[in-house]
Amino acid sequence: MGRKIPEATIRRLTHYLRCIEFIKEDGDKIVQSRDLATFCDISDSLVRRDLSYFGEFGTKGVGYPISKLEDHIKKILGLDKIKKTVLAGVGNMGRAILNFPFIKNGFQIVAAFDVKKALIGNKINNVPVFHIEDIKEIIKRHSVEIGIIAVPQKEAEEVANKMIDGGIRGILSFALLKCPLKKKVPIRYIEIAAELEILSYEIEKEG
Amino acid sequence: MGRKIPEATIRRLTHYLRCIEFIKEDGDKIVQSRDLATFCDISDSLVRRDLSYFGEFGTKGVGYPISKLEDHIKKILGLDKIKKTVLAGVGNMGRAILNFPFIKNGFQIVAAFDVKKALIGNKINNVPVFHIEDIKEIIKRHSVEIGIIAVPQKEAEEVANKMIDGGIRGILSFALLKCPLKKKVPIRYIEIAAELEILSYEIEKEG
DNA sequence: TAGATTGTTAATCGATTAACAATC
DNA sequence: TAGATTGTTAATCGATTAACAATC
Repeated sequence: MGRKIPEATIRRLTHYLRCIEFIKEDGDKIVQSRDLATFCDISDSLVRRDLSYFGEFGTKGVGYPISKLEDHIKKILGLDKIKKTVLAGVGNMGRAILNFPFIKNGFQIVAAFDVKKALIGNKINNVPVFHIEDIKEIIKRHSVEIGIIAVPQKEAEEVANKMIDGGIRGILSFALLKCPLKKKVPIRYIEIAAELEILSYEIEKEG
Repeated sequence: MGRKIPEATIRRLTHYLRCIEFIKEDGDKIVQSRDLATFCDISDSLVRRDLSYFGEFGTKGVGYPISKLEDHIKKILGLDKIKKTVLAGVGNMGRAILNFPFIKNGFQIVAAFDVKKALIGNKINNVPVFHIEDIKEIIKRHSVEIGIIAVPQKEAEEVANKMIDGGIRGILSFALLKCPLKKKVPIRYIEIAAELEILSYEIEKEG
């Protein structure tokens, strides 16, 4: 129960959740470290190590009660309360985001933003689209915690700073934010090109 | 110059490429490990360590010649030759993929696939759309190396196996492929929900 | 040459694994 | 109880860092 928790552990917690979602469909009540390990293609002792950072959730000789484990992992990840989210950029990627059922994961997209007049005032998958100029005020008014950036590269940094002005607490971005931002908040990236490049390396390596 | 190269090193090579793309605009001819380190927010010795796995590209007392370094990194990643790519799934995510300029990264999308009659026969961003039933044959005919899966979860595994039947060498998937596939090929995932969940954890941690 | 940065080694740090006592 | 799996510790493994010799 040390204090510093590896990021790899946090990522695996999300994979354990995915596993739990699948096996809940089978109606099972218990899951064992070996089940989670097989699903994630890792060792069972790593599963137990990961979970033990946060407490004792299992029963010796039996396993982990599924719904209790699920609740605990969600609590650890802060998913026990719905997180209000906004989306900047209503292009194809933005539309894809709006049509994913992220609410199942605990993320409610309360508003989307763009600069295109034709989009503003519409609703997409029940999410209203506003002009990007309003983003700061709407983040403030609704206490939005997470901002997703799906605008073109050259607008991304300005949008990030507008989100930060509004008091956003974390950013998920499809575009690289290379300048120093007004305030330090957690930022994560979706790097599709990088993943393709790593895949290319792995293919070449295989010969 | 050991043999086992950390995946983290490979990922950072892609970040070095991004850095090089930016600084090439400034017309510089030399980049130093410190420049790359600052861009990537890591230590300069890690940059040199990463590069030294693959040879000696720099000049002591001076730095790395930018275009030589770029060529070497691209070669390492297998990006010196254009990689033919197909896309399965022409929904919003698929369209977003088709409209990204991945050709700049060395990936040429030669065909897209879907099951919707209305889409088949069209071109999107100059990429022809075929019925998913044709994917195996087209992968074979064009020696396509990479497949991108952007279809709904429940169709993803079938599509993956069709790609493998065609002889695909690597897969980038937006959907989780949990079953054992017909043949082992490198698979990478874009996990948007997981990234949001990790972000949630980081936000909660900050208090 | 003097000043600089690379390439590399050894030391450090951190994450995973193996093993097993605890216990249901 | 006997059989099983968890939780945890110590050992191992691997990646990062600091430092500096090499050298442009």
